[in-house]
Amino acid sequence: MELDLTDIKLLKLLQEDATMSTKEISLKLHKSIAAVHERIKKLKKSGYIKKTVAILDRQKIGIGLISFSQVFLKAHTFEVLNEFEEEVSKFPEVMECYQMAGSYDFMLRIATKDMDTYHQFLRNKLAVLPHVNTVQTYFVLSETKSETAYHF
Amino acid sequence: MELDLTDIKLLKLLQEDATMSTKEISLKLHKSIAAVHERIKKLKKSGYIKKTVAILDRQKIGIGLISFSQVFLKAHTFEVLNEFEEEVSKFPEVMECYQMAGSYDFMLRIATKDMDTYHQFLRNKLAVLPHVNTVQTYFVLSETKSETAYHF
DNA sequence: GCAAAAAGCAAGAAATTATTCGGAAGAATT
DNA sequence: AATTCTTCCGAATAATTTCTTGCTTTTTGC
Repeated sequence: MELDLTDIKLLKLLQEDATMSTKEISLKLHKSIAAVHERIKKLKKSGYIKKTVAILDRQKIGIGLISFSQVFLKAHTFEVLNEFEEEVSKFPEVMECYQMAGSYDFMLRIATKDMDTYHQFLRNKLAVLPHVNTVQTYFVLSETKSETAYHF
Repeated sequence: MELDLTDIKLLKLLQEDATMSTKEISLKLHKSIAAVHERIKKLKKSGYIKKTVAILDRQKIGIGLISFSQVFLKAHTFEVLNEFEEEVSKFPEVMECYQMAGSYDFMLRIATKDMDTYHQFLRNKLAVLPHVNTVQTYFVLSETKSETAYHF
């Protein structure tokens, strides 16, 4: 499936605010309500729109600490990488997990209540995973920008 | 404003899927439609729900490269930090910007079409910002997990 | 170059959902 | 005990979504 200019505009709008009604969007895009509706349906079905979610204020819900952890593994075979990915993904504290090119193996973004909770997570969950060699953690002092919308 | 158990369940549901109708939610939470509606309204008004957005498939929309850049500044005065934050936040390629504790100053998550686009961004936009001393970039090979929902 | 097929769109009808309102029940405060 | 405050509910209605139909435009094959 190929996107035309209207699809792109539509995706960009929904990326910023998914609460807009089909009617509002139809006015902005100069299309009919039915046309917009069909396009959205198609974009969801074809996987361009993966999901629509509410973004919460993390401080307010008690997530006070964000940290980035660089994880080095002891080995780099297919099985080791796969097992680590599988296990680390199960932790609710791990918001993001990336395999990296360069000097370390994985980068994790970890969200916890506070430093103490992070400490428990590191000692009892992350560090005890098999194949983990070392973990280097950097803590976030302040969040300047945090976007979910891509510019394309 | 304090959250009760129903609020927390509600937020957790909306974090995973914000397309659910008030009726569906009311069935899951064993409350009336009106009660759920009022709670959502209140949670939005009080800022617990910051926004609701569509999450797109980044590969499909042509965002092929994610990278993390660690930025070191030349100075660390209030003005320098502020100016850097302000300028770097304007770049659409910068999805996230965090001031860090530890050995580097800022951590950026950068989304671009490909390596060439990243290169242009680095040379023409990021590296030429005033006060930037060095930039160290790590590229993402694969995305194992990417969540927007906090577990609280 | 023309006809058939396909895709896209607007308008309206039907189904569903969001929103508002009055009032009841319970908890907290005085 | 009275009062205020909050939360909740059901019902009414306002609005929106969703689907259908028919028309127009574009594409494809001959």
